[in-house]
Amino acid sequence: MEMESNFIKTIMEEDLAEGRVKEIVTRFPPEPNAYLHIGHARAIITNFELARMYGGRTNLRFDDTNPVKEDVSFVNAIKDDIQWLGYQPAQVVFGSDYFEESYQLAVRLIKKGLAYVCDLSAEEISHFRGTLTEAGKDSPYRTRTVEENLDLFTRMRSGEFKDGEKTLRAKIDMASPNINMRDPVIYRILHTTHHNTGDEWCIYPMYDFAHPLQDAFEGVTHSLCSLEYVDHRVLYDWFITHCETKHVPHQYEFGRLNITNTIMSKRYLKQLVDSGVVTGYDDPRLPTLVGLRRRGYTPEAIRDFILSTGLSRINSTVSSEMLENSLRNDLIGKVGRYFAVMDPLPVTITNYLSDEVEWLDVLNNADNESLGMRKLAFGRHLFIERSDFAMEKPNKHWKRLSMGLEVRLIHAYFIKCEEVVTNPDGSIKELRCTYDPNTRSGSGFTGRKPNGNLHYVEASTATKAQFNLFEPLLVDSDSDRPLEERINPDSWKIQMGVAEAALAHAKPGDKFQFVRQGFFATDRLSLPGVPCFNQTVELKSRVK
RNA sequence: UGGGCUAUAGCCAAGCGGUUAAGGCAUCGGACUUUGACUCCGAGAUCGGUAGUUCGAAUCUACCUAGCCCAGCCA
Repeated sequence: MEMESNFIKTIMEEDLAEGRVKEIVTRFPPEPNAYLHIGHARAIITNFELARMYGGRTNLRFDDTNPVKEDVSFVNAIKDDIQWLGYQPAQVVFGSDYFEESYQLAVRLIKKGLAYVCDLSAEEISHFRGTLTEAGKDSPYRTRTVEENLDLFTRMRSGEFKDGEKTLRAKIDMASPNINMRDPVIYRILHTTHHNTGDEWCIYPMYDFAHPLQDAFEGVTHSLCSLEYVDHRVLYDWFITHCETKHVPHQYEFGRLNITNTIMSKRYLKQLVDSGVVTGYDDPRLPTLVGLRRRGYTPEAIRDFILSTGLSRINSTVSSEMLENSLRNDLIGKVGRYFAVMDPLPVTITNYLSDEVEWLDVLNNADNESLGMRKLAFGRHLFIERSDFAMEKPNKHWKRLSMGLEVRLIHAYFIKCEEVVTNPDGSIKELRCTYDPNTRSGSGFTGRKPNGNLHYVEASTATKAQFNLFEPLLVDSDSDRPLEERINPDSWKIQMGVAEAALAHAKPGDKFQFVRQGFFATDRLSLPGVPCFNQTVELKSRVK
């Protein structure tokens, strides 16, 4: 699938056609202070796909201008995620690589009389800024001379002042209706060790100042960001203009992506992990890239989903069914179809006299023969799904087993239920069935139509297995309610069952379709001999 | 009268003055089926509202309404 038409694509094509840019250069600029989630995947995919489409390039740039919040551990995690998604940055850079250049441009601003050192405290700056409806007031330090500002800024850099004692501010317009233009702080003092530059610096540039310059240094042509930066665009352009960068990048904003019943906020994700509601950032119920990966999602499915939801200047909330649809579409032809019984009901085939099992040759995926074949056991003692049997046919749509009815065990034989053995409490203990040797799959038998097709597992060759069954972590999408009230208590259910022999040694990450149940991925905590499968997504079902 | 952004079907989203207003998801019919899966057929909107401009408007203009964002030395 290719990216469909959207406003940014249109802008790029026009820029190229009219010669405003020679090539498309984009960047993905995460702050290394959190794990990436599917919302970030949209930014990654959008930036990389757009550049690729026009033969351009995309940089990965860690936006690390705030040492108190950032950490190297996230740098590696983010690199891994991007690689997993299948993208290769043209360059991997850090905002901190440009600290010296940014500093020099701040000096240029001071020399042009467009920046000044301010002694106001954070609280005072806030008061002087005014409100949404009232203009702000000029700082008393706004009129310092260029010489004085240069001297003070140099001393800020050399560490002469304490945190918060002074800031460097752009001199723009304290009465601007756009609050971002009311003399924004562009450098603050932070005596903190930076993960990349160590103790070399004690002043750090603010995002609004650093980001446009970084874009300019890298030759970024289209700097994409989310809608909340719309109001910052004039500031972005102001810095580019007044710092006189050689290259002139432009900022374009698009809406954020939300998914129903899904937590995307950094804060809530952290809250869930810290409170132990989930097991960690790679919990399979989380929309983090590591979580989705563990759950069994594929990069192809995520890419397809992002591309199919499009891009616009609206913050959208897409139905999670759309994501699941992309997932199934990708997995369906790609993984083998195996048998697993989650809630086993013993079945004895009374007319199968041998104690030996027979091994049937079956195609792993009838729609994709390149996935090969395997052996599937059939014998006297089997398990079927408890929910696939009812004493009496409950309705005319029932396509499973009942007393006296005949069904096909897929890949094997027709069986007919002759007798039900019950426990003293009335629950069903075992089914006694007969099979018809003439109905073997592949034999060409067309004499009768079975009442349905069931999966099964042969008992003596089965492996025990754990199935992790998931439901959405949240019960609703009403973000106004407190998070604690929205947690779904049944979001992770553990089910012990059986699986066919071929699954006994599934390796972590291996993906399967369990016929009639859904797609599953072997968990990283899976044990040899007792595999553990994460439910990736259910099959779509329509019971009429 | 702070400023900015947005408004096309239940959810996304094409459309850029002349089209029966793409497509996907979801939903509902039906066919097919050794997965109640897949696949295949069929079904839905006059474009937030009003008034204009025009031979012609979802596309242009004005006004209105609704929603979202902005007062970090966060990004």
